[in-house]
Amino acid sequence: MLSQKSKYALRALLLLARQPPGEMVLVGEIAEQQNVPHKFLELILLELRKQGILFSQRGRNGGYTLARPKEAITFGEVIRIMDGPLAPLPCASVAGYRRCVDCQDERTCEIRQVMCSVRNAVADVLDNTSLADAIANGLSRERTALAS
Amino acid sequence: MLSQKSKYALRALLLLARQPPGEMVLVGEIAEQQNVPHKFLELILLELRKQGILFSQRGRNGGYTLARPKEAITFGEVIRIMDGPLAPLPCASVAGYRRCVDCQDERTCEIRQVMCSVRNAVADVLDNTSLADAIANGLSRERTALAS
DNA sequence: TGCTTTCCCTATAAAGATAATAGGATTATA
DNA sequence: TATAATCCTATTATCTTTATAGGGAAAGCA
Ligand code: FES
Ligand code: FES
Repeated sequence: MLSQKSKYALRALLLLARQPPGEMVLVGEIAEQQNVPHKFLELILLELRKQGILFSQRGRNGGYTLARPKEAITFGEVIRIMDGPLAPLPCASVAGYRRCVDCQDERTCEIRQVMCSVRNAVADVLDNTSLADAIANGLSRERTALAS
Repeated sequence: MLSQKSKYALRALLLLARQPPGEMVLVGEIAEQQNVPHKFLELILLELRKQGILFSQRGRNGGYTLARPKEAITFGEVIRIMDGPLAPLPCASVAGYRRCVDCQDERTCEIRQVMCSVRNAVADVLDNTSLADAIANGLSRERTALAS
């Protein structure tokens, strides 16, 4: 389940992606336009900046802007920052792998095998969808073909 | 994220799927073999029975057994019973659709469009993987082909 | 230099979901 | 009738998510 935090983050990023490149936008403006609690959004944007998704400037004429072109920021990257690994189970995660303490043998665990498939399917969508793709009304051509 | 409840449910079902058809197994046996809290597992199996996945018998010689052939029980069905809709957002769910109160226009919402793709990708894996598929070492042939 | 605006940072509270426990009621069998 | 099992409801404990609060630090401007 996508957290509210991820949803807010994506909404903010999509708004920024629709601005002319380099244009600074205030937290307050984003919060108001997207109906997100101001202080909560601050935390979110701060984290995105620390992870290299956003660039910020303080003081007058300050604000936030994308640190990279909107084609180079994927949903997968954003959601991983906000919510952690995409995989439904830690043992099925590539980036955030953690052993299952209560499973007897990981190599033969059927649940893990299925969840690895799920994680791959999810990552295939989210890592191949950039902010630009989503704004250009969605789904890049390859994936649309695959889904049908 | 898959809940512990779903994981326990799947472990129990896979154990039952490995028995000779019709063989009754006690909650206690499952709990012990799979290292699941007994009373917690009771709740889980009870719910699976109510949803038509399991058949049970009380009293001496009682226990649980699959209510259907293991080929006819999918991961998707089980996880929906335990955790609810597969979609990462209510607005992207087919079975459990709920409107997004804080999104301005659902039809143009880019987040929703992407999450619909995710939900389809996930459902495609989970609704096409039965207990039997998983035990037969995984992934049915069609999906393996698709994933590559 | 001081004033204002803005992001930056840490801590904590409020609410909700998940995980687990408890205790007994009911049913089937021997 | 005794026993062994599922069935059912309620409650607690723990963790996660969501949000709020209050000030600190930098950038710009007069
Ligand atoms: S090894 Fe992770 S679910 Fe079995
Ligand atoms: S409509 Fe559900 S996320 Fe926008």
